[in-house]
Amino acid sequence: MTSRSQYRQLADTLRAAIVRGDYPPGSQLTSEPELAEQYGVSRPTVNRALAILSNEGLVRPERGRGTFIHELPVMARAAVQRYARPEREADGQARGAFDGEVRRLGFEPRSELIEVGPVVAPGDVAEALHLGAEDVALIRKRHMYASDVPVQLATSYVPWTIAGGTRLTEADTGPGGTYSRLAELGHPVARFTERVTVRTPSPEEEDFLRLTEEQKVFSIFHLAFDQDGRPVEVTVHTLPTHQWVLDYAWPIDPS
Amino acid sequence: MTSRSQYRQLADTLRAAIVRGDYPPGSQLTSEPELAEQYGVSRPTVNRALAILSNEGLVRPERGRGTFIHELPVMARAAVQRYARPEREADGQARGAFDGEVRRLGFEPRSELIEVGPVVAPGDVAEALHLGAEDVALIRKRHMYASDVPVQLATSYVPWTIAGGTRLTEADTGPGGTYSRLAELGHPVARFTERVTVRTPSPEEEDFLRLTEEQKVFSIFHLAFDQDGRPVEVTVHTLPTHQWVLDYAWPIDPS
DNA sequence: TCTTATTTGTTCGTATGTATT
DNA sequence: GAATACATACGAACAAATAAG
Repeated sequence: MTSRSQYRQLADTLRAAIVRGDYPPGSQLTSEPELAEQYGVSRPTVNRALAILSNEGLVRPERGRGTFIHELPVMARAAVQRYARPEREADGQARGAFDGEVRRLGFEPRSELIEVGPVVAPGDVAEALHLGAEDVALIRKRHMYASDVPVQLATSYVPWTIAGGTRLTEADTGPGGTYSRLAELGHPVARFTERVTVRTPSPEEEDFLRLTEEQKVFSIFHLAFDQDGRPVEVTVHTLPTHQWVLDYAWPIDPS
Repeated sequence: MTSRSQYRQLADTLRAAIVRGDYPPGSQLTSEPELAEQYGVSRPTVNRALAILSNEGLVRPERGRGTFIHELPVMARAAVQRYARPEREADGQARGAFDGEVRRLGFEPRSELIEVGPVVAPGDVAEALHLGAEDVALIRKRHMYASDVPVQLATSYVPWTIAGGTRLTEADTGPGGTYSRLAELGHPVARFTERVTVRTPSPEEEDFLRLTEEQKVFSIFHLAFDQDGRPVEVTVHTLPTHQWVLDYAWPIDPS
């Protein structure tokens, strides 16, 4: 192919160099003007090549500073195991599942509770939880980090008729987390569904996850049903696609 | 807010117009030179704006012809139900699951068997199926369409020690498809795992799915285990992220 | 605090290439 | 072959963010 564009060729070259390890993770890439001269192309062409690598999550350009090699490897989210009881109760905290996922890779997990309290849930959440236009839900919004790098955003909703006045409205939900409290409240969770989509991040997600508008995120709409088949909890997870893989497992004919 | 770039603003404007329905699905968008004049920007800026919408899967630029509004809505892949027996045996064909997914939206499903026969499986497949470097697997590679629009690529592998000399090596695997044959061969499937990743398409996938290099695809690594816990089948699905959502469902503590 | 140099982000005008009609 | 349409590239310039003095 004579006609692979220059910016793609340059992107390929630089990608190979990064993967090969010529630039260690976290280090600074050669500046755009220098690359332009080295490879005999114009600066906009270099910029376009770097935009590709940026969208792939391989580098992080920062205006005024330079372009840096992204450091975090890919993490795996095990959708099924993470909701099993042993995993949740591992260290007496609700964040057991995320902790394991991150620690397994040698990083230090951290969660911040950003918001907790009664709210009117967004349309799709309200619909899933069978909430009317007036009904209120408990929101629990968390920011999650791996070694201080933001990696995930999770927002949970529980109908206020269930959660109101319980420990679910407190910062620390106690051993086993939300699902253990729901069980104590007469709503033991029996079944989950998840819907996975890929989309561009919202401005808020861009900001927290340090993404550009061209990068993509997984949006996971997680719904829990109790033994009576009543939907009792929704969590919306947002994860950069270049940072995560999703694992699922199930028996045939689960019925 | 003074500084949202022109190409992003234009992309926002055009996206809104398309979503609003100003341009019907399949219709041709105003040409780049005309848009440049209408909005008082240069042609490269228009081109950059359209690149965004192209990556989002909203439009399809075709060199020499024009830019067209993409027509297919989003399809849902129900990972759990699609492997349940009733779904598979619905019309006596192995492609029952995909058929249902597509027909449900009012489109006409079609599958083409591209390749079938013994091959040396790729590394990750061989590892999952516990195949040695010399071992051979049956490959079944399909192209899938919805109303003649390519929407999915699926490649299955079964160890040749299981599949060799059976109906699995024929074009038509018979009622109930691969899993029914595996059951008859003494390998009834008991459990599935799937690993979902998002990546840029390979050149072959670009070509078949009509994608650009910047667009993204789901890559689903699907693995089936028989009752003895032996891995008996791998299917790698490739789906454009803008065309599909993935649904999962499972009971708590599936043991 | 102010200034200046450096670095990335964006835009234009212009030109050329390639594919389609 | 000619006209049209999208794809790519260059050089120049300015904007915005950062760092260093």
